Amino acid sequence: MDSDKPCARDILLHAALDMFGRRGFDGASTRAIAAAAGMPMSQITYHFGGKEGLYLGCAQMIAEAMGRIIGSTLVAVEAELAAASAPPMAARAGLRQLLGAMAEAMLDPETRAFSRFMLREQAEPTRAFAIIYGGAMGRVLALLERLIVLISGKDGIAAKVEALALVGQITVFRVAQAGVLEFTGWGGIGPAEVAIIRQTILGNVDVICAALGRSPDEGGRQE
Amino acid sequence: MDSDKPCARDILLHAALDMFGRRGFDGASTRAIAAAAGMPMSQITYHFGGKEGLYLGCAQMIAEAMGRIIGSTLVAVEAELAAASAPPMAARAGLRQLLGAMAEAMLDPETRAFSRFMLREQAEPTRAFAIIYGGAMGRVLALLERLIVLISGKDGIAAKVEALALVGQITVFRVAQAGVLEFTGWGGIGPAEVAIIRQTILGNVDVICAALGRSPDEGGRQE
DNA sequence: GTCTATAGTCGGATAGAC
DNA sequence: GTCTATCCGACTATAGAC
Repeated sequence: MDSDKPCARDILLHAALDMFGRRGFDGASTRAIAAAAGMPMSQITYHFGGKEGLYLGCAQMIAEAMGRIIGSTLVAVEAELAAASAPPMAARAGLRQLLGAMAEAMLDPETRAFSRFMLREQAEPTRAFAIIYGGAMGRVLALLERLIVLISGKDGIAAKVEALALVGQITVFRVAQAGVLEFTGWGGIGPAEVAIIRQTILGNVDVICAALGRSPDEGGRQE
Repeated sequence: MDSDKPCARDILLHAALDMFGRRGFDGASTRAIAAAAGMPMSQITYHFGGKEGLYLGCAQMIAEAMGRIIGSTLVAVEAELAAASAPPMAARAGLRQLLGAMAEAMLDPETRAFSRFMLREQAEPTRAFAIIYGGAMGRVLALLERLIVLISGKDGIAAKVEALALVGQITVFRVAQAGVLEFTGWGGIGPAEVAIIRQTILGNVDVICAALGRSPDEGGRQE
């Protein structure tokens, strides 16, 4: 919000993000955060006014970082969409591009800490959730919806649900991490694993898109 | 594990599951849990030996309850599969049946508390995770994998990743609840919402299955 | 700006009456 | 088995030296 010096403030934010993500707001003590940052606890009071200010600062940091990570893809897809002569075709390419970028964002070690923090906010939202959602998250979902509407002609709510289902195919690998590793036998999720995930999901997206395109007003069938 | 009387032990477990799910292990105080259960804190010591024992008791409770909720569908699908003359066809029906049951499990208010608890264990597993995974979760994933292998002929790891992606389409509506409600404008996820979710997901499953069946050795294509 | 020292609160565990 | 009373440690916040 102010300057961009490699300040003690930033060290504190990084340590806090990690601790809050791992242990939650109550579980992470200001003492432990300050110790991890290599400075006394009172620095938190000085820079953020208290524990809650530090927490909200983390949310702000996540919103900004997510914008940096996915923002370029976001504007690229939006631009291609605006310039396209055949929007449905461009939308399919855009959908692949956007979901592929989201899958690859899992490789960024920074985003692991984000996930943990955001997950807690999803389950029990505080003021921090609005900060995060108001950043890149809301924009990604809105663009996904727009793409799906263009591809399928589904109405608003159906397109939204479809968008969330697609996102779920990716996020599950972050969110259910312990289960994923146990089930697959993987030691972690690195480039090789993301390649498999990406290929599987984009394959699914392709066939879903094809089916959506074929039957514009009714994507599924009932039991 | 022992008897099934409507004991104070069970009241304590229910209150604890809710508190631990909402606030996490550190955030939930034994005082608050005991107060919600309407009994003094020392009852926790008496019945569970301490806070950690109570926490593990919750995990045990979740594993048993999940077995009760999804177990019948699990054995039904397994039985139909064993008796089927055309396994790939039976597998497709079984996949629809299993995922449909999982989607509808979201309607059970009890499972909301489970989700919150399990989510924390997924992000930062403790000994409780093994208890939960060793229950219904592992069996569901194993069956999903088997079904997908039958349908697609994919090899082990590809089938596992596909299974997880399918599960993700459902779980995202629980896990990213705050984002889902904000994005859709829903006030909550009730029967009407689950019907939409279920229809969308089963529609996706159908087209994915059809595509998997057509190209047994290669489900996706690369960028 | 950065640190140390301290105040005040709340947590989990336990002892012991009933 | 169930309750009350108490101990001790850990926490956040703050005052004030440098």
